[in-house]
Amino acid sequence: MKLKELAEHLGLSQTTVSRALNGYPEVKESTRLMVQETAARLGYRPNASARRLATGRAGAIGFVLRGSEEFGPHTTEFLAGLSGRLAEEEVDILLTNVDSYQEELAAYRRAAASKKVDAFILHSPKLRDERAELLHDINIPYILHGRTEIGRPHAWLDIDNQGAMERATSHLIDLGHRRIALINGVRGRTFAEHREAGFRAALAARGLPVDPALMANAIFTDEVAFRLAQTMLELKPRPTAFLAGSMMTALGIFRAIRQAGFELGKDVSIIAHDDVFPYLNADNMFPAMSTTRSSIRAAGVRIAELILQLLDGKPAGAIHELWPVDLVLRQSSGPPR
Amino acid sequence: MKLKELAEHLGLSQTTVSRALNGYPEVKESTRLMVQETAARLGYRPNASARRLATGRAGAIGFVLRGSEEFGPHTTEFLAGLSGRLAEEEVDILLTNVDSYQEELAAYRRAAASKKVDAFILHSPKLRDERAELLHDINIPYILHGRTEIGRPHAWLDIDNQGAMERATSHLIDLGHRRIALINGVRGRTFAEHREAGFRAALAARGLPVDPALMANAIFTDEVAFRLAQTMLELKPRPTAFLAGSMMTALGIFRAIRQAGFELGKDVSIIAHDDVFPYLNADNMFPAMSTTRSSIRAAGVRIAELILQLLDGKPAGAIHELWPVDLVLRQSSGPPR
DNA sequence: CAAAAAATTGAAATCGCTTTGAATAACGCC
DNA sequence: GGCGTTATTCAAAGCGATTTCAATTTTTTG
Repeated sequence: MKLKELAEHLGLSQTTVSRALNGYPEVKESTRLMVQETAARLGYRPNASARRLATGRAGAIGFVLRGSEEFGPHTTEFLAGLSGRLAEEEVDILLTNVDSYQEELAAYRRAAASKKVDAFILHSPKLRDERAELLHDINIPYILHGRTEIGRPHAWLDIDNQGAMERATSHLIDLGHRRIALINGVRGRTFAEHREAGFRAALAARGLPVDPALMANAIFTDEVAFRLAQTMLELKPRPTAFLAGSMMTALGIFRAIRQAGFELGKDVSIIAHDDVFPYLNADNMFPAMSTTRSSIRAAGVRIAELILQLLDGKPAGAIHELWPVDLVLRQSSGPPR
Repeated sequence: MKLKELAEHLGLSQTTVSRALNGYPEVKESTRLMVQETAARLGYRPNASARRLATGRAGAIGFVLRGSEEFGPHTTEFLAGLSGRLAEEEVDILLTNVDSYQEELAAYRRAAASKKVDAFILHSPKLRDERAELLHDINIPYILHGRTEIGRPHAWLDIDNQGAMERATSHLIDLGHRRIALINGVRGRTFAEHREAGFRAALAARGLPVDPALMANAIFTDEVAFRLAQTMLELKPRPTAFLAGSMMTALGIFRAIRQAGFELGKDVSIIAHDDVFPYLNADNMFPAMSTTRSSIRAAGVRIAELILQLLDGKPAGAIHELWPVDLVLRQSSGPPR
């Protein structure tokens, strides 16, 4: 069923039918209703490619994944929020997987040149993100989940990682901890750097030293965290508290603490960052986990809204939101013995 | 940069340029090279919408998520494999999120009618899957990850859930367990039903009774599993072994066992199904987890290949693969005390 | 009631590519 | 050298929508 056939069936021109379906004002109300009713009854749907070609809009936004290991729980949650909101506007998400940095830049260029997407979403940016610079140069709208410093205005949404970490660290210090370990995300990512900054700021405010042996940067898996925590627990004096970059990290630390024969929340405390995964609930861990909490899914929803605004013509420089982060104290954090 | 401009720049017709770029034989080798080199140099890429309109192929396959809670680790891993392989062929993945059953069927109809995708991938099918029937009726290619019984030939790839569960259960019985609990996936899904069948078959083969109190169906989250396991551990006599439908489920059971004061792998054994998540390694859990193992990511890769075959004209009825499942024994399973 | 204005409809151009059918160029053979 | 083949190239016709511009009808107004 194509437009032409629908028009013939209705005894109208394609022009009028197209207008009626797209809600243009210059079509009589009665015909509009008639057209819409008939189209719905016959199950007519405009051919997406034809419409895209004619309008010049792709009706899709791009999301590039760097290596499939990035396709983890964080990305998933974020995408869930994003795609839910975009679907309401009939905007598609175009997923692209790349294995190397070369490929990644090429992927942006390709998608842009072939007009497959109207805009991109960049996630986990670095402090100075080349991808953002590239998109700026080839003049394609984009929004960052996170922040970067490229000296040009751009749209972004980020959570207050620095503030969150500063509060969590201060809290541990208040409880009496003096040897606090930080198992952070990979070096170079803005969120990880911001968290480290918050960590250092809190220590500095109390005049506590920064021990490099108690700081690590790694991907967020329980396995890696397990090993790192194990090593740190063998130090003398050992850390009495851990700050974990993610819930997966926290699971690994949990395991290391137990295996070393320490009691969680008593001998060793943990505060982890919780992106609110529906299948991994901090409240239901044992012991319940103290967290800095911010729903990454909610961020996805909001970014969808912001990108729609961007495509509606709102200037990129006018789009930015910094979300505060909750500090939720539960049983995994307490005073040291 | 569009085809017309490129053609003018080259002093050739659009026809020839198009053919040269798409590798048609009726263009002189020297011109082909010249055209390809120039196109690459100028960064020309055909407009995707235009090409799709002209060829009638969408260059994308559809993947519908039922409710965002389905957007979990399993889906993620699968998609990672799928999209990696499809990207090599420049085929996109179109993700759609739906919240209700109504919406879901509508989503298939919409995507099909608007020609946004060439084929669909169905996952977690039910024993008799209406989605498959719908796609069959509207005559759109599709492949199932899993199996269903709709009385018509269709393409599928599945793992041997029944066999895996039967072996795992038999092994526990061999170790001496008599009270074995099964925390399975949601009722109605083929994979969950197959696993239950395997479980029952193993028990029946030894003449052991099936205790409904030791069987549960639920989503794969540690929280839910924790509660279910907790309840079961209060039974008298309590189960001495658990079979877990997923690693998340296993984490919840771990927690319940520890909280109840039992020792893992000694007082209570676990064998879990492991879909091989890179961030949750059975080998590195404490104690290391015994599993039935099959990489869901590898399945995604393979399904990508199968769907390409399907689009190439291979009959759906000729496409099906049943993968065997490894049984990997580690420390979480042992003889009962 | 005629003229002007507003509302409604339609024919045809357009988006950027692929592909058909025709035209031209190059080649092989006697 | 002439002619039938074969190899290359091109002009133009789609693909299925949107949109411009013009035409027609209806309504308003003097």
